[in-house]
This record gives sequence, structure tokens and C-alpha cells, in this order.
Amino acid sequence: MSKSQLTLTPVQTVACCSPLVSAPLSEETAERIAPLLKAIADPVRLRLLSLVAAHDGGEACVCDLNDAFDLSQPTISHHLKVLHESGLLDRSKRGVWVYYRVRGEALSDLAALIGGGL
Amino acid sequence: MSKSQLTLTPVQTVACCSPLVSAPLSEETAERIAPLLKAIADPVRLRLLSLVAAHDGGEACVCDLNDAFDLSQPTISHHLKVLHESGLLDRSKRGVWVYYRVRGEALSDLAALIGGGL
DNA sequence: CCTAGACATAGATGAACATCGATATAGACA
DNA sequence: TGTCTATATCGATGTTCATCTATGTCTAGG
Repeated sequence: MSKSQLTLTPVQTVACCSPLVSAPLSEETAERIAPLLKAIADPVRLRLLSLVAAHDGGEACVCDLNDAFDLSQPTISHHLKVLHESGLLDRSKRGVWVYYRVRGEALSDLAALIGGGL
Repeated sequence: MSKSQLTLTPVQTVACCSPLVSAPLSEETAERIAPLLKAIADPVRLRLLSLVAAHDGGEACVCDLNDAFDLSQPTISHHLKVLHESGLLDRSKRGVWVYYRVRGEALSDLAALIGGGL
């Protein structure tokens, strides 16, 4: 069993929380949510998310994504890893290619946390 | 005229954008949105936001907020400044005390950017 | 097998950031 | 005017992070 199945991804901790403005966040909750927000608080990762979401079939190959940036391939790979480990992107390997897909539920939960109760 | 009136706060740049997943974000747009997300991507600032929002009358005095953390007064002041300069908190000084208030519209816009179109 | 291509990992480096103690500012009041 | 209290700013410090080059891994084709 892989280690990632034994630990909660950050995104799994969000669905269970009431909106930010409804009640004071506990220290523990805040510490669990912050990494998820950090994951999208980067211009490159924001563009990666929207590129994947807007791509045909809702998924995109890494090879397509690399071409959209003036950054090295390892750098893009690093950012995709951050998004994947946060639970915001699903990853599937088919042959030599790796495809990423946005987890819409994760983004919805995050939006509800920020904007819910307003 | 103060300098802050001549430059757009990060939050002012969000209301005008279509949701993340609807169309690929331009590099410029992503660069403008990221600082706003960075502002809330910190456990202390998340708790500050929710403490202010959940406080009586929707506003809180800095003196109340300082007590809620095991951090120095300058550190809290720094975090409040980040939230204020992002456009997420309104600031009003009354006598010796400074009160902060959540700008609900800013959070709504941000939530729409993340979760809109899902 | 062996090579080529797609993607990930490792290690290094410079920039950004959270935090602190010390100090400044500004208002209330004796 | 002088002092006390509330908040902000300054300068230093350790940590986190984005990025790079070099290298590893895995798969398909010859």
C-alpha cells in the first residue's frame, strides 16, 4: 500500500468545515486548510489548473502543459505534483503519457469554505 | 491623495475574471490573482479572517485579535496589513483602537473565481 | 537488448516570507 | 508637557519555496 493512501490529502480536510465567516476556525483546522490554499496561490499553478480544466475532455497531457510555459520540464512537473498531492488534480498514466484532470469537487469545497455563508 | 488610491488592490482584479475552470487564465491575470490567494494561504491569516467575521458586529479590535494568538503583537499587525492591502479587510481607526472588518464582497468574488462554473 | 522519448526525482541556489525584539507614532488624559 | 496605552514600522534571522541542471525510471519500437 502506498503511503499516499494512509494519509489524508489536504483537500479531504476541507469538505467537513463550515464556512470561514460562520465561526472562528480552530488552529488545527486552519493548519490543514492553509496548504490547500497555498497550492493554488501561485500564478503557474493557477494557470495549470485552468489549462487542465479548459482542455478537451477535461484532461491534459503533461506534454501539452509544458509547452504553455517558459519554464523547465522539471519545474512544471513539480507544480503538478503539488496540485496532485493537495487533491486538486487527478493523475492517470496511459502508455508513456501522463494525464491530469481537475477534481471539481475539491474546487467546489474550497469555494464553499471561502464564500459560503455570505 | 494616498498612494493606495492610485493602485489597484489585488482583490479589485478578481471581480472581472471568469471562473478558473471556464477558460485558460492569462499569465497577467494569474499574476494578479495569486497574491490574493497567498494572502489567505496562511493559517494565522485564515484564523484572523474568521475571527473578525465571526465577531460581534462583524468587526474586531486589534487588541482582541492579539490575545487569540501565541504570537507577538508586531506579527499580528503584519498579517493584518497583508489582509488589508489585499482588500480583504477594511480598516477603521476610532480613538486609540483600530477595528478591522471583513469585505464580504471580496471573499465572494474569490469564491466565484475558484468554484464558479462547476 | 538497446535506444529514444516522456515524465519524475535529487540536489543546489537565490528570493520570498514569517517571526521576533526594538523602536516609532499617535491618541487620551493627568 | 509628560506619560501611558494601542498599533505600526524597522531590521535581523531562520525557514520555506520556485527554479534550475543533472540524472533516474519507465515504456514503446526497432
